[in-house]
Amino acid sequence: MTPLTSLPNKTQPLVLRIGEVAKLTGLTTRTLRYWEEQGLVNPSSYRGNGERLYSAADMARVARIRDLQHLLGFSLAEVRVVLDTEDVDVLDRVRSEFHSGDPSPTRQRDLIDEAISANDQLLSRLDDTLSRIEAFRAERTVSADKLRALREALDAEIGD
Amino acid sequence: MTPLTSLPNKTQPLVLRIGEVAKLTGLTTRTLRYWEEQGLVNPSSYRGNGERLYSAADMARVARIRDLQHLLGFSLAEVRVVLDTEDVDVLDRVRSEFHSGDPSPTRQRDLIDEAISANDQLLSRLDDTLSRIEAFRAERTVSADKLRALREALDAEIGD
DNA sequence: CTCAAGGTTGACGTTGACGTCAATAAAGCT
DNA sequence: AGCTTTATTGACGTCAACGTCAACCTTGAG
Repeated sequence: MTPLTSLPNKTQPLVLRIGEVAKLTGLTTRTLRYWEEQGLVNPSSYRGNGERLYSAADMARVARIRDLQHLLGFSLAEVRVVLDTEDVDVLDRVRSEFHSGDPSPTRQRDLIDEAISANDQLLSRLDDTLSRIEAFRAERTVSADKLRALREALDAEIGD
Repeated sequence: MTPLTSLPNKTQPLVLRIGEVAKLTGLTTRTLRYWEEQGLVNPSSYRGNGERLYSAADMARVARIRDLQHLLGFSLAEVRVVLDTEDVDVLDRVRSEFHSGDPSPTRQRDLIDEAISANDQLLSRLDDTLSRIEAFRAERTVSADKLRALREALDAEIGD
C-alpha cells in the first residue's frame, strides 16, 4: 500500500513513482518523460538507477501543465513560459541567486520585472478569454431556449 | 474594389473568393480547403470551374470554427460536433426534412432532442471551463501582488 | 533463486493540422 | 491578345505531442 520501500516510520513526505503519477493524473508515463525532456517537470529526485521520484509539488506542477494545455489551449512551449514566470519558481530563483555568489540586486530586479510583465500579459489574456467564452455561453443559452421552444411546438403539433 | 464581376447594381449579397476570406480572417487558403475537406465549412456556392464562393454566413461559420479551436482548444473533430448541434444548422435540417418527403415528426423530435442534449453538455463544459479559468486567474492576481511586493522590498533595499 | 512487475534509455511510428510545391485552368487588367 | 493574378486539385513534407517497441536493469514476492 505504501509507496517505495516502506521504512519503519519516518513520516514519509509523499514520493511517487512514475507509474503511480500516471494513474493518478490520467496521463501516460511516456507523456511524463516527454514533458521532462522538454524541461517542463523535473522530478525532485532520482534514485541510483535513474528511477524518477515525484513529490507533491511535482504533482501540482503536472496538474498545472495539464490545465494550461487543455484548459487554455497552450502549446507546451507556451506552458513553459508561463511556468517560468510562476511566482514560486521566480522566488526560488531569486533566492538561489542570492545565496550563491552574485548578490547583484539589479539582476534580481530584472528577473522580477520580467515575471511581473509576463504575469500581467497572462492576466489580460485570461480576461479576454473569459469574456469571449462568456459571450459564447450566452449565445448557447439562447440556442437552448430556441431549441426547447421548437421542441414544445412540435410536441403540441403531435398532440393534435 | 468590388468582388467578382461587378454586375451593374443588383444589391450584391456579399460573396467572397477564397483569397479574400483568407485575408479577412487571417487564415490561409490551404486551411480553408482543409476545413472543407473535413466537412466543417461548405462554401454556399461554387462556380462552374469549381471556384469557392463564401457568403456572410460562411464567414460567420469560419470565425466560429476559429474560436472553438483556439478559444476552447477543441480539435476539429470536436468542433464539427459542436457545429452540428448549432441551432441554425439544426433548424435548417429540420426544415429541409419537412420540405422534402418524410415529414415524420418523431424523426424531427429526435433530431432536436439530440441537439438539446449536446447543447446542454457543451454549456456545462463551458461553465466548468469558466470556473477553472477564473480560479487560475485568482491565483495569478495573488501572484501579481506577491511579485509587486517583492519588487518594492527590493527597491527599498537598494534605496538604502 | 526465480521471475513477473515496473522502471530505464533509445529509436522509430503515428496522428492532426496544416505548409509547400507542381501542373493546370480561368479571371481580369492593359 | 497577352500577361499577371488567383483559383483548382493532387501529392508530398513538416512539426508537435505523443504511441509503441526493443533491449536492458532492479526490486519485491513466492
